Amino acid sequence: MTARQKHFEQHLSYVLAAAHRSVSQSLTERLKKHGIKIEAWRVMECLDAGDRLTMGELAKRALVNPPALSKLVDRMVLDGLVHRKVADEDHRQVNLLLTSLGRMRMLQIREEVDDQDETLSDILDSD
Amino acid sequence: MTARQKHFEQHLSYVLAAAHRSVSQSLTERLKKHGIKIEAWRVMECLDAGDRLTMGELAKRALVNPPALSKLVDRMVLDGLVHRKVADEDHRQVNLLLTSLGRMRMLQIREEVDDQDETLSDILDSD
DNA sequence: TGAAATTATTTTCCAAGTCAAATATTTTAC
DNA sequence: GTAAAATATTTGACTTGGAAAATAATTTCA
Repeated sequence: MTARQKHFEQHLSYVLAAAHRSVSQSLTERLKKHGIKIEAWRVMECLDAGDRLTMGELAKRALVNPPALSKLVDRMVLDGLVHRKVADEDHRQVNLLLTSLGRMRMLQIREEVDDQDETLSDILDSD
Repeated sequence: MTARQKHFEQHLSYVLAAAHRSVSQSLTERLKKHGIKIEAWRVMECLDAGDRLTMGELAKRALVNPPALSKLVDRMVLDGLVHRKVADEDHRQVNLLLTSLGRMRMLQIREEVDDQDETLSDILDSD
């Protein structure tokens, strides 16, 4: 059977890239007033949700590669949002912890993200 | 009415980022044997599909910001995949054109992407 | 036990992206 | 017609990301 020729804009990778780009851009714009990047927000949410996360676990959940995470965490430590602690059981591992400033900032940012999500859901529902 | 509390992994921006990351990673892996990045493939497909695209139009369709596109095109010119031509009507604009090498390479790469798309569609259909 | 293999994280070096400014051209409005 | 505003693209300075190597700790197993 002959498949109907696809326009390349219909490829899954294109559709996902376009959707991701659009949502990321508007969220990035909103997060600017909080002085934070999307990835840093994801890191903070992961730390709030998960228990005693190591850098490795965090990298998977926050969707950031290990070297990029390591550098992102350096910046977040400078900003006082998180701090590193060598894991008790395995000294190769590092547990990352939210500071109280970090937790406070996360809660503020969460409202912003929830708000954007509602806005987008409304738009999508009426498609 | 009280909304049920969302886990942050259910946020649209997270779901999209995860999906995009996963699809991009596997496609990037496939494109390695062709020595090309996803964005460069998108540029070539846009050029093949669209008529006399300017850098500005191309930036929108290929999902790349203008400065990044300008630099990406520099590299693609070095690789002999495309060439720039000042637009006839408006000399501020630049039309980008596929070379015959570029077109040939695009066709090969398209097969790879079509193949990945079918694989992924099959997986998604049986979800 | 202790040398070799494995694992977790970070670092280094380089490639690629961003924001804002620079350049070049065209359009607008007197 | 021409000065000012607007538009398209590129450049430059700086930041961030990736692959592979380096470091540090743990596990394996003879």
